[in-house]
Amino acid sequence: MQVTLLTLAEPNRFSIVELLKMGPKSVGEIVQALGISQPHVSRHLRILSEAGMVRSRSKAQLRIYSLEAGPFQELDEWFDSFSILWEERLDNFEEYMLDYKKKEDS
Amino acid sequence: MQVTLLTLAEPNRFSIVELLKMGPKSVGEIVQALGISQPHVSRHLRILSEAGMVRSRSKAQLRIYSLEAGPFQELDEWFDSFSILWEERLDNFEEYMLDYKKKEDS
DNA sequence: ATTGTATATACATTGACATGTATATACGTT
DNA sequence: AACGTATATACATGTCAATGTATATACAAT
Repeated sequence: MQVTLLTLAEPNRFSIVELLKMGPKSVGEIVQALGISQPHVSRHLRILSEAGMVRSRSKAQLRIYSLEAGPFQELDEWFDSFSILWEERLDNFEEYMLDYKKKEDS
Repeated sequence: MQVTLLTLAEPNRFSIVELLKMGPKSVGEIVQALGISQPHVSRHLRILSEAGMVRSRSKAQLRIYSLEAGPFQELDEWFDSFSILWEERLDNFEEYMLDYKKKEDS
């Protein structure tokens, strides 16, 4: 999870991921779409690959990259667990002060 | 969104966030729970604060930090948009090859 | 075999950021 | 006012990772 976050935090890789969300793309297509140098795209793809976020398949000299579900699903679930934040009714600060008072009393 | 990811990518801040998910905490409580030096906790909290991910309220000398929903909700929605990855039936690679063939023909 | 196209790797340089440590500020208590 | 506790800031240092650039590999076509 840590690795996935770190990998996504880099803006170019974020862009690559958003592009691949549309569907698989070859390296050249990514280079053209994003205007990043080819070596850098390859390097970012390598990092994404090592993070398990993409896979590549060969078609002649082309390498077609596509997203892998796993890490995204994992983070999706993690962020879901924060939904208490915007669904919770009782203000957390009030709750904290209640606990605080309790400790003072004891 | 970029900022939120970058902020979360740092392991100590990730830990702080997980801790605050349990409820508001003072700086001292965070220091004790995570075993990070106080200046570093304060600094990480500052970064989290600037990212809009936490807010603090004062109780005497204490600063009580709590999570702010916004950025988490935003990322939750973003990751939701990837659910096509694990719900999609048609293999994306096949799809790509179909498009590829189409371009060759034209 | 030679050439062209597509992609990957290697390496040096730079910049950003986490960490360690010292110190400042804020507030309460006596 | 003086001291203790809680928290924030400042600054120097080291590390890691992104970038620029050159080059290597893989495959296809002629």
